[in-house]
This record gives sequence, C-alpha cells and structure tokens, in this order.
Amino acid sequence: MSQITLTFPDGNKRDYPAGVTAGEVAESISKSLAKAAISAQVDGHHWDLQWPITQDARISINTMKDQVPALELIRHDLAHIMARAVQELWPDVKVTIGPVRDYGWFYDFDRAEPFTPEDLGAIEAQMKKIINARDPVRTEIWDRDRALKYYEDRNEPYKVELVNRIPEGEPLRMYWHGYWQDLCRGPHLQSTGQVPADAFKLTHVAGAYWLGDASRPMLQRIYGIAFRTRDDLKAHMTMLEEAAKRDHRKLGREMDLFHMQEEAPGQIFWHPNGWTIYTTLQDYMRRRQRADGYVEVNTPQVVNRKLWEQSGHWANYRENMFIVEVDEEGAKEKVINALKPMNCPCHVQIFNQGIKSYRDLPLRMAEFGSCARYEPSGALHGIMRVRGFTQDDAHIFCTDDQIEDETRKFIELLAQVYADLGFTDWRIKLSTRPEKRIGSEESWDRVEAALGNACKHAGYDFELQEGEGAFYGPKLEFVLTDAIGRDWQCGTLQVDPNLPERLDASYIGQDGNRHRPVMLHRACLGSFERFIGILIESHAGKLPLWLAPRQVVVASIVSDADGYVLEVVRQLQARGLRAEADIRNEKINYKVREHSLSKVPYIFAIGQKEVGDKTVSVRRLGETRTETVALDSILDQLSAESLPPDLR
RNA sequence: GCUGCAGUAGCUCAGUGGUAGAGCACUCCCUUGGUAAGGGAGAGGUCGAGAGUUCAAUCCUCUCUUGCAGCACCA
Repeated sequence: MSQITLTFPDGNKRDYPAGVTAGEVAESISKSLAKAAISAQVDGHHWDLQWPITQDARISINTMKDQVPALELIRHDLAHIMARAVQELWPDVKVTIGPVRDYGWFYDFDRAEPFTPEDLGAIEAQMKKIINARDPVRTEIWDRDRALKYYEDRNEPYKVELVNRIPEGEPLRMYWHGYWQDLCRGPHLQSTGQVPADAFKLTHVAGAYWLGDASRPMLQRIYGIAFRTRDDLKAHMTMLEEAAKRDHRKLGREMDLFHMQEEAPGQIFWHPNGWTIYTTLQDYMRRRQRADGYVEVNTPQVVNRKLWEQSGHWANYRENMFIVEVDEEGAKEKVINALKPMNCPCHVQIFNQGIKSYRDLPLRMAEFGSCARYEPSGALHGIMRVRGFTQDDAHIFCTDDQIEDETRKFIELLAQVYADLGFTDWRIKLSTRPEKRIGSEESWDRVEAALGNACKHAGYDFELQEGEGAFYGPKLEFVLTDAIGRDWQCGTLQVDPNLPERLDASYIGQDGNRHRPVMLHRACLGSFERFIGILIESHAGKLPLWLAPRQVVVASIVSDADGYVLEVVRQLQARGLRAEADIRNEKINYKVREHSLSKVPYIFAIGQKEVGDKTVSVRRLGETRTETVALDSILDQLSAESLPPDLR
C-alpha cells in the first residue's frame, strides 16, 4: 500500500498508509487525543474522523476546545439526534432535512398533527436518553439504487426526493447514530455521547415550506439552540432576554413614540415624541443631501394605472400595490389608480418636463417619498416592515460615464450619515448580473466595474453576490450591524437603464442628439420607519441628545421651586431644547424613576438650594451621580451638545 | 399568503358555561418629600368582530380580523 505524508500544525511530518482515517491518525498520536478528538481539518476541510485520507495533506485534530468545528458538530449531531427522537416517539413522522443554523439547528418534519410545546419537552427528554446511550456514529457511502430502495421501503418520500436531487457522481453518504440512519454529507462526532447533554434547548416550532418552495407542502420545523457548555447556553438565553427588552414595539409604547391599530395594519400613528425623532432625522437628511447637490421634489400619491403600465409596475408589481378605484362622473368605466409603491416613475415625469441638456446632468432628484406597498400580511413587523412608509429616496439621472463618480459620491454621503448616526460597522454587497437579464454583456461589464471601482475609490471593500442583481442592472446594498450584532440592509444603490427607456427620458448631448440617461435609484436610510426602529433598538431607546424627543425634564423637589422650574424650562426652550417641566405633587424619587424609564437624557432636579443659587442639579440618563451646576453654563453646554452632527 | 399560537381595563397579566379580577398607570384627597415607586380613596371593561350550539357564551364551534413566531415574499 502506498504511503502518504501528513503535516501537523507544528510542522512535524509523518508517513501513513494511504487511506488512513483521521481517527487513526489521532490514535497514533495518543490514546487521550483519540478519545477527545471530534473531527479534523484536512487541508482546511472539516473532516470526519472516519473518513480516509488518500493523499499528502496538512492535518490537525479538533477537540471540543476548537469552538468553530465543535459547535458545528454538536449542532449537526443534535439535528440527527432530534430526528431520531421524533421518530422514536412518533414512528409515522416523515423526516426531511435538518441543517445547522445561527445558534443551533432545525429539522423539518412531515406529521399530520402539529407539534405542541409539550411535545418539545418530550422530544428533549428523548434526546437526552439518546445522548446518554452514547451510541457510536458510523458512516458509509452507498450507491444511489441502494439508497433509493432503502427510503422507498421505509416510506420516506422526502428522502427519496433528496437522493434523486443529488447530482450524478456525487457520493451518497449515510450516517448512523446508533441504529438510526440519515442521509448526510457529514462530518459528525464519534458518538452521540460526545454531545453535551445540558447545553441545548428546543426553542420553537413553526411552519416551513419543503425546499423553501411556497408551492410545496408545508412542513413543521423544530428549532433548537446548542452550545458547548451549560453556561454558554445560559448566556445566550440572557442575550435573548436583553434583545427582547430593546424591541422597538415595546420601547415605542413605553416612550410614547407611536402606535398601530387594526384599522390600518402595517401603518403607523406617530405620536408627538415619535414624530419629533422622525422630523429631526428628516431635517438632518435634507441638509446633508442639499449639501451634496440634490434638489428636492414631491410627487403624487395616487397615480393612474396608465403610468404604472408604462413603467412596468402593473405587470410585475401589481399584487403589491394598493389599488384605488374611483367612480368618476360620466365615465363609462371606473378609473383605476394605484398608490405609488415607488417614486421613480414620478421622478421621471419631472425629468421629462422641458428639454434636458447634458449640462443638466447629473441631476440628483430627491424626495422623502411616501410609498404604500401591500406587503403580505405575514411580512409585517412593527415599524420595520410596514405598508406605508417614507423613503429617503433619490434618483440620479446621469450618463454612463458619470455612474462611477456618482456612486462614489453617494457612498461617501452614506458613510458620513451612518457615522453621524452612530453606525461605524457596515459593509457593502455588490449584486451582479442575474440569469434573466436585459442589456448587452459589455454594458453589464462596464456598469459592474463602475460600481466596484466606486467602492474602491471611496475606500471600501465589497462582497460579491453573483447573480443577485435586478434584471436591468447591478446594485449595491449597504448592510449595517447594530449595537447587538444584528445586520440590517438599509442603503442601496441600483443602476437602471430600463425605466428611462420605458418612460422615454432623454437629454440633448454635446453632439446635439437625443440620448438616454441612466437612473441610479439610491437611499441611505431606506425608510425612515425602519431606520427609526433600528435606531431605537440599537440604542435600547437611549437616543443621542439631538434625536431624543424629550431632551430635558426639569423636576421640582418642593412646590416652592415651581416658579424657577418654569423659568428654567423657558430658558431651555429659548435655546432650542425640547424641555418640559414636572411640577407634579410627587416625590423626586418618583419623578426620576419615571423619566429615566422613558429615556429622557437629562433630568434637572430643583429644590430650595437651586432656586437660591440659580443652579440646577443635573442627572444624566444612566448615571446615578448628580452634579449641581450654574444655569448659564448648563444652557451653553446643552445647546452645543444638542446640535445635530452636521451643524456641530 | 402559508403553518402554529394568541387577542380580557391605557400597560402587564389572572380567571370562569350563570354577563369579570390583580398590579402598575389614571382622577381626587392627604403628604412638601433631595435623585429609580410616600399614604388613602375613586373611576375605568359589549372579555377583537360576526354567526352558531345552549335555558344561559368572555369561556364551546365556525367565519372574519389583528398581532406574535417561523416560512415564503421584499420586481
């Protein structure tokens, strides 16, 4: 038998017979390593201990100390263990697939009866039994016919379909967890006993379409989470509780920002506090965009069907549009309008007024455009996914040659805006030509390169999302990571030569001929509604002073101070601060607690002493320390601190 | 839209086949208290909407609606 040479992480090399398994390699090093081993890395690939190694390679043995492979194996083995547990409890349940995901895994089952929370407890208990049985994990490669026959005999139609979907020539790997068997590409642990029995939890059950296809049957998906230790699991549960406390729907109520109600699903009733945030943010964006050479416009909400037919929305987007039928006097048929789901066709109408010259380009047309989209009911989520929203939208009409520079300018604007709003952790994704597309290859080449170059020249890398662009052009997506590590896609820039074509936009070039401009659809925040939701959650409601709806509450300690309290509020307001008096007949403890809970950044407490000294006792949100300062100096300090970032 | 779960006072929630309860919030009274809940009293609900079963429905059944979790969707 031929020999192969394996190189270990410390640089040592050893020869083994070809076909040696990673487990045997571990065994050759030490008994204890062989026992602790969970998998290996072979030339960078995650390698099952049972898999043979047939050629020279770099190898390292993984144990539970190696977090990434350990978690992957624990979660993946648990998926199988859970499927086995379910079939032990309900033998007629059909199994499908169960991948590792996020902090755990899920497995989809076909079962007539829905799983209940009690069932989850029973499954969890059964899983613990399987883990404690310490059954060995074994793997084999089967040929297709054998696998098909096996699953047909056992009446597992989903598995039959999976086997048939695996491309010819790819090995069909089977894994046994004890007697229980599943089709799986691996790798897996050595035995079920290697899974920590106290560091996992089944979290919830929900519907999921077979193979993600809404036209296929809906299965029941059970989700679990798993870690290496019980403490890690606990820490994760605590993190989830913390995230729940930041939920913008809860904070929106507590801070009296907005509400939503049955009569207007997916639309927001902004309360004075919430609307203050909204308008403050909008004013800020307006200043930033003006400074960057945008002109601002406003266009109709209700637009006749004809325009949507011309733009292509009627054909492609109709099920997402609110349709408004009007009985017009004398008209034979009802007039059909739609609420605008996007601003772009209206902006082209403005562009098309009069004759445009190449000298007018690039034309950056912005609108805080209120749009209505009939989103599927199940997609609605607080103020993050709504049916009525306002975009910080703009369309840049330009020539092909201007795309790169305009894109770079936009990225710079967006970077400034995100930095001002406290988001420094964000990245760019570039989506390129999809399979179904219009336009020539060289034009795609050119435009994709323009977007890529713009990123580079602005000083940012991008991730490639091949084939994810729109049918008419590539796009950039800007994904920001919030304070608790969640990703949000907010900004976007999309190159569109199609709509100017459809709506017949043109300009007179230097050559005196008519030319077609390109449109760049772009937004920084995406929608104000969603972005404010992100801001609330990311700051846990403790917004920076300039965005806080109520910036200062001046609270009296004794009623003799009421007059001075009102005077302080008046002076704060004169400096442009959003200040309120609290002269209720309550103790200062009570007032401090209440305003702290509603996230007011500054509480001024005023008693006899402050009245006499013309001072205020200042308490910042989140601190227990207080500081007594002269009224004039705090006024100066706060009026500077409350300026929006672009005015500082 | 699909699957599952849920809708009881402004909020958080308990409860029962015989038309409802707590805490907080609210109103009034007492209290003038120095940095996260001072005390007392009071008011407040067609139990999401409609239909059905029943002598009787907030409770059981059906339909609708809204929300929650996930899936699908997000040209």
